[in-house]
Amino acid sequence: MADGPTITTIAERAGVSIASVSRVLNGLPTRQETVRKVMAAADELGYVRNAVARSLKSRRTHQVAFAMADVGNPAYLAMLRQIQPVLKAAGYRLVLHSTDAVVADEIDVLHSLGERYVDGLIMSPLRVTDAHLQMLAAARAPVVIIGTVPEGTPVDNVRADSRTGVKLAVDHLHALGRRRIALVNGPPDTWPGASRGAAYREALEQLGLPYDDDLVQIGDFYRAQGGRAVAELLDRAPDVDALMCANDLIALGALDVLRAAGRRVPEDVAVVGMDDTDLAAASWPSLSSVSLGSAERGKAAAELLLDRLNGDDAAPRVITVPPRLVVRASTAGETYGHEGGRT
Amino acid sequence: MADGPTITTIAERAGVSIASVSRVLNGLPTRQETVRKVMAAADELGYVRNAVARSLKSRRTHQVAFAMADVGNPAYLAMLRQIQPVLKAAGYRLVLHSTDAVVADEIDVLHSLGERYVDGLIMSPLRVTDAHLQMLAAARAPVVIIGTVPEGTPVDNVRADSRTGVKLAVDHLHALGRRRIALVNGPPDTWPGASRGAAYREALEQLGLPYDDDLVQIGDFYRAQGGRAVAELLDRAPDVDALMCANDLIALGALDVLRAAGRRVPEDVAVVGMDDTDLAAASWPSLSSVSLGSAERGKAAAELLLDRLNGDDAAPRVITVPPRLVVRASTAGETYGHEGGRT
DNA sequence: CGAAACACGGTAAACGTTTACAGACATTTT
DNA sequence: AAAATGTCTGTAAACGTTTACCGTGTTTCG
Repeated sequence: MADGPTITTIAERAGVSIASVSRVLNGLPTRQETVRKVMAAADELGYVRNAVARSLKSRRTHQVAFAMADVGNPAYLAMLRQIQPVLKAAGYRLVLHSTDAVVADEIDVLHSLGERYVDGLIMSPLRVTDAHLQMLAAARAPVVIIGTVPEGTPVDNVRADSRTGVKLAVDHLHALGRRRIALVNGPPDTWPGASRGAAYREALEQLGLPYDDDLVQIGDFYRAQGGRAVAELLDRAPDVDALMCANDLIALGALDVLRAAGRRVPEDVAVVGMDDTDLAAASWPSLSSVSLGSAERGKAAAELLLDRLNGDDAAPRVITVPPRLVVRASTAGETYGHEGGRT
Repeated sequence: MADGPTITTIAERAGVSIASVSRVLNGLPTRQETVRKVMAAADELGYVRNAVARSLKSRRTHQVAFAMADVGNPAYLAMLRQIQPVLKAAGYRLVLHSTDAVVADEIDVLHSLGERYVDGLIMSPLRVTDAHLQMLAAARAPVVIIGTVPEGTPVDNVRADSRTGVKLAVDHLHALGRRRIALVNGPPDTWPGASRGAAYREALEQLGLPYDDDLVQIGDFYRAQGGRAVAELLDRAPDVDALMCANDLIALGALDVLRAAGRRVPEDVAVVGMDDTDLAAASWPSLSSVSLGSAERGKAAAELLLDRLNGDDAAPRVITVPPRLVVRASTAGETYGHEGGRT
């Protein structure tokens, strides 16, 4: 790990000035002979450009940060998987921040943009507070938010459409003849929780179904809690014939509990999840799920940010990615295999 | 996004020299009055230290890179999830590289250490080639490899123990009375593929079971291919009564195909996966799986690297993480729910 | 053949920090 | 009262690049 060669070392060895070395290395027009000498010296010394010095002078780090709550969450993971290759192709490295949905951590990340260790930031906050908005207004580098920010916030914004997503699912269940459609939601003080709750209510209304408090159960966004929530729900409203779950993990919990309670899926109770994660296809019965386009949102965010990094300074843009219902065995029933291993 | 304040700006405003500003900002002993003036100026200006300039001078970036084949792979994800918080707690940022298991990309990453944009690297290569070893020998920053490198390679090394892992699984299947135990493996030219193949053979031998070529099927490490492999296997060896799958995705494919073929799991065919990913618990029937301790390996690697960054220059270390068999419905049978929704 | 145009490469400043060194002043010691 | 000590702060160099500017030597043209 001895100190590596610098352009000064090369300059001495090649018998030219550091300016010439730099020019050659950057492909600026230079006499053939000089190019040859410099290249030879660089090769012999195993020279590699120092990215830090380069960044200092050029004011470009070729790094972009992505900040989300938790890599373990498949929705964020899907974003990450799209963001990474887009950035890589454009020559940017990816700095990953996991904030555990702690607001202070997110604010920290925004603040740290001032350190200028990245050229831009993609952030997917669970909820957007006033502190967020303040920091966003003063951000020292371009930011793209995956989520929803108020009109007038000076950042690009890639949105999911939970409302339509929930409607797709509820309409689907209704079309299957279900009339006692329950909602198993996450905390209503998160953005997803709130919007999905409202969308459920709206969807019922449009279908002319009554809204029944007994059919709404709140837990968190995880499997065990989801299961517990469904257990309570079954107690309170035993005639439920469909579950709209606010994410796939909750739905998985629901499947566990329904199975234990002897309810058949989908014959007795149809189940729809949300986010269309890998788990949905892996579960048994496989889970119908509403994709909110995490992957597409990640890709769109990365592309928006790249535009900004290339100097685009048009007004902030808003992109909304349409949801998609993926029908599988937990609502369709008649497709391959729901009879299980009993042929 | 106007040019932010620098220590020069602060120095002017506070009426002191930049050296004093730097000293105050770094908490070096300074007169109270000066501290006050500098702090006031810094606050008013909303000053944030420039990380790039800092790194250039101090030769420390406080960044660490993690390079693996694919974030989508749950095993790597488990590592990442452990690595991230350890680094964060130590004040390091995480730069993520996804190499798609392309050797040239991995070499690139090693080469790029010369750019000095990170202080160290954790890498989990699918296979270790001569090119890797050369680069490792000349690496310009501390490297920890998650995987297996030959004796004498000058890097720390965190290993899984596939051999014991496979043995655990095969022994388990044998103890359940299975005698026609097949292996569904990935490509034998990858390290996992090769070692799991060898370990399977060895485990059979120790149990006094014959090795039967018909019982070994090779695909890749993904679900669809895994399914296809199992279909072929069932054709060739219809009397198979247990499947040892080289990872969970293959095992999921196996479950699909077994179900379609009308074989009951685990009554007719027991199935064991490997890596113990989230999918194993989510599938139906839930999947017994051998954990190779991805999470533990990630954590160990991060800690090893931090030691190096703190100046530890002892001889290269090797840590081996023991595997663990997690028994679920796909081999245990009698536990909750394997009767499916038929109560 | 002298001037103008040009190609090339060297000198030096800049990016924003940290830090060795020395100077200025106040305080203590002899 | 002079010398010695100590505390604080300013000057300047350094980290490794990029790049504006200028000088030199060659070519081209009137």
